[in-house]
Amino acid sequence: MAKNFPKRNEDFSAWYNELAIKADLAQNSDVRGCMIIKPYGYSIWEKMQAVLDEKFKETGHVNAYFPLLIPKSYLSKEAAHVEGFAKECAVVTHYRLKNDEDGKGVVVDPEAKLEEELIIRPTSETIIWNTYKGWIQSYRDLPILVNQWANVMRWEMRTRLFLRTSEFLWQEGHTAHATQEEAIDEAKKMLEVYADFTENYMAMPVIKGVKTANERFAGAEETFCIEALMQDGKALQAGTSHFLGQNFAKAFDVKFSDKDGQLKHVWATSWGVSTRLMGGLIMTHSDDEGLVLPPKLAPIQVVIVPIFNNEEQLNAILDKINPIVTELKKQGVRVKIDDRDTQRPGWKFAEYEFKGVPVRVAVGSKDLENNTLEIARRDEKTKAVVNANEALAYIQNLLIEIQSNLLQKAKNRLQENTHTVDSWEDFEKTINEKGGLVYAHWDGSTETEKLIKEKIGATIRCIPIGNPLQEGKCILTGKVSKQRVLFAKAY
RNA sequence: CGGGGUGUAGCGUAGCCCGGUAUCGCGCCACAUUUGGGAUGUGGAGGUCGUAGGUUCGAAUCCUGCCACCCCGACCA
Repeated sequence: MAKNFPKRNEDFSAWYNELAIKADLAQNSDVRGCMIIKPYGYSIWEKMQAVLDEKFKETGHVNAYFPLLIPKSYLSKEAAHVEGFAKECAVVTHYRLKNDEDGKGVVVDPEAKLEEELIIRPTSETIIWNTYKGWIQSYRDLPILVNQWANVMRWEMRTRLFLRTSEFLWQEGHTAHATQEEAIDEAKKMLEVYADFTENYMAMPVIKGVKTANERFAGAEETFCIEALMQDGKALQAGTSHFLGQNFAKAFDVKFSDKDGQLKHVWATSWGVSTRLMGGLIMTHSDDEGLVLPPKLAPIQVVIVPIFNNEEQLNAILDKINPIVTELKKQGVRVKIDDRDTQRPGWKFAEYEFKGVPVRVAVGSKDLENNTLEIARRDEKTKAVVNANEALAYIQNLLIEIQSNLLQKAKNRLQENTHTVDSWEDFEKTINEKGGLVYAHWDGSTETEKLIKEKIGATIRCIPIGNPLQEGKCILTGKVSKQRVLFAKAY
């Protein structure tokens, strides 16, 4: 299987795609631009969901669910928002099918046309704000801190497994606050939650920043984001958190009586991460042998492969490892024993490597004689023969070690691929030849930003939070610049 | 929506120019030998050749319509 698997640096796209399919994460579906997430891939997503959900709860949020279909009129209430999403919406126009009279099978019944079309949500701001209107009267009703786990649909022209699919799974938090400060704090807080998650669970370091006006979410006053760097030198927007100001409150007429007796519009935020994170996970750690999963998110952390010729041998091996397995499970380690006799050991080794299982334990007759286990780590592809009595502690340490090693390697790569340039020539050369993240001066205008994008395809990923102010000249126009901003080619 | 291309077994393909009932590899099934890094041998199953029509004694092959998908551009979490 792995023999025809493309190498990472030759054609990164092909490599990525093959990997996602062969590691059993997902497959393309017959439905345009939609993917099928397979059980193994979905179990990783579930793990991500569980961790994020707990973090949301810790920060005071609760879950709710809103409808998939949004009346067209809702969408048009916030001008910038429609503008941003209008071009990629799937629309429900009819509610009934019938058998075709000419025998062409099932057709849409023209009689069943909807009075008002329904939009399949590209995001839920509008329907949620239409609902919040009924929930909010007083400052005592605030804040509202609600999250929703859902699917959304954006009719993208070009799709790619996990990174950009027509339908994707995500969470979207929608909060309402009495004051501007509180809303801004909320947006920033959730950005921190995301950054903490990507670094400490996905082992994917990110740059936290603010989007330029041009890259801002449709309807937001300020968009905060986390940007990660992939192995091919392209940036990936891994999560966003928006301060929506009073835009949606005004569009949906959501007002409350404040302590001072005044009627005021509420302040809003929204924030989300999606199955795109799965794409980030794949592109951050995987190698030519397949997926590499950080232990904290791996559905299987340790796989045990017994090597046996007959049932007697298998039983002897199982007797040996069962106490260790029981103890590992008790410690909360996710262990799997693969004692199938339908596949050979070499096949299993390759298979679990492909699926990114962090630790593999092989046990055969040699080990029974010597009271040892062969323990292999996926991240460094090294093996060690360990005394069976010490295996438990060894494996526990190894899982921790792998988690931190992956983060360290990704951090090093981020650092090595971050460049600072001062001239257009350098900029062009760096973007085109090295890739990666490039700090450069920018005059602050949207026209310049667009022109740069047109010229070499790089965009401003963000203005990093805590970015030092320093006088300089815009790399393109030579006009005055207050600070360097972060450029990259992006997914 | 513009420009280009492709539809043949679960997957990847040959055959098409020059018409005669479909090739090869992977995978799948059975048996045997194997089993510490993706085994080998033998045998076997699996096909409306995208679809509808036309030309022809005969169409995967030639012609026409339709459908689907892919690539390049505009768009994008």
